[in-house]
Amino acid sequence: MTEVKAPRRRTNTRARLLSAAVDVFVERGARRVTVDDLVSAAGYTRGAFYSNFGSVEEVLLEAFKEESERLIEAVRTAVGEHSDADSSGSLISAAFDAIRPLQDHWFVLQSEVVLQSLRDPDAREISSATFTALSEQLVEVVDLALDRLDRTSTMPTDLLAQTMMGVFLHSVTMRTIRPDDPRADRLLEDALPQIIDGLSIPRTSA
Amino acid sequence: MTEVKAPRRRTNTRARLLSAAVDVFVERGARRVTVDDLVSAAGYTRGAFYSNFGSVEEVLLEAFKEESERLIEAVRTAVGEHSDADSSGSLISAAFDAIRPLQDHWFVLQSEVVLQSLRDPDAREISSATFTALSEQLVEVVDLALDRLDRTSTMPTDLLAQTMMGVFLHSVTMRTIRPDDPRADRLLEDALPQIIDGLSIPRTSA
DNA sequence: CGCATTCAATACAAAAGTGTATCGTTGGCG
DNA sequence: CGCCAACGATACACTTTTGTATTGAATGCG
Repeated sequence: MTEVKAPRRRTNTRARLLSAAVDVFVERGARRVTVDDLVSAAGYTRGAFYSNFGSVEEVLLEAFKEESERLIEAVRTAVGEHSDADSSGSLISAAFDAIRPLQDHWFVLQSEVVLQSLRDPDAREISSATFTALSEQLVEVVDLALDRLDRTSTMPTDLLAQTMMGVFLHSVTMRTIRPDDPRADRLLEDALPQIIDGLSIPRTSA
Repeated sequence: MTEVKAPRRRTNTRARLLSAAVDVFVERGARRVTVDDLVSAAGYTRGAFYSNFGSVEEVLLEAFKEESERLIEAVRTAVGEHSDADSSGSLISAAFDAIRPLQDHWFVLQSEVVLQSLRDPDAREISSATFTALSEQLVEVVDLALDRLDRTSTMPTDLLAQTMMGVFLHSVTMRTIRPDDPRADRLLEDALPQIIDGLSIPRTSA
């Protein structure tokens, strides 16, 4: 996309900084992350940071963009490759199994980015693009999933997609607060399939 | 509750600090809020702060607790007093109208608290109590709402309540990122009534 | 093969924030 | 009415973090 400039660069410092940044943001709850935290996690010193980025915020927004792309890609392939696509539950389980390794990281970055965007118009502009791309691709995936289930949504697909996203986010939130509360999992495993069944109808019976 | 100690105190410094703190957290996106920010917003100096609180975190958790109580109370009275309780849409609209003035503040505090709890076990313990109380009261309100609608949930009420909470949260998130995107509102006004209708059945027809 | 340029390390000056120590003031209570 | 304990203001020492300036090293290119 915007990677027109990536000239020689000893190895790929920028990429390694970004990759390490994700972990740092998660570990520290994405608050009070300093430049030193980022560079020492990646094995560099502050000089490397300032020759690649302008601020910690910039790294956060970039890291969120990358993680979002990774997340949606995981969902897409999980839905696309799932063979036993008879029940909503089975397909949803497969999808959420696929993103489980990514979801906590993504959730933290997402939360921080939203908060950041709340008071910084520049951040909002940048993150808005990421969120828009994510929404659009999510709609595509939901469409694909409905295809495979032979069902049709009774509301616009984008609303169904957003509904699922909301339930998913709240489930991760609950697990963050109370890791032992089983409701977080039941929300995904029990409630979500019911929601989809309730908001869509079989195609073949039409 | 835990307000056993509130001896003489010139006026009620603690309360005024807390009240001002909510606005400060929201304005600054609840990041990088300093002690000076808090006291100057409330018209005090740092001395007043440290004789009432131990840290900014403590204020955040306390403020979130208060705002949560305010929020659930607003929903409860809105659902309880709503007279024209025939359709899901009408009742839901009334409920969300009631919390509209509170939702943005509450959302910011909630997000920050979740993030805080992610890496600070003490914070998690405290916020966990607030979230538990909120969940329980929300279930009561949803039960009340179903009563008034003469419907019965097809899944455990607590799951329905969490589902609604997730959709609500995601709607606020979307409005934060893209204030002009109409989907945030459609999620509440269109999708949510459909979800409820899809996940509950009329009582009288049983 | 050497040159020019870019990248990353290091050192540093400045800013911002924290927590504490001290002191004057206030208001409840005998 | 006066005492004293709690309250809040002020000042300060200390820590953390930032951004920049400078320097040494490595790499693509002629």
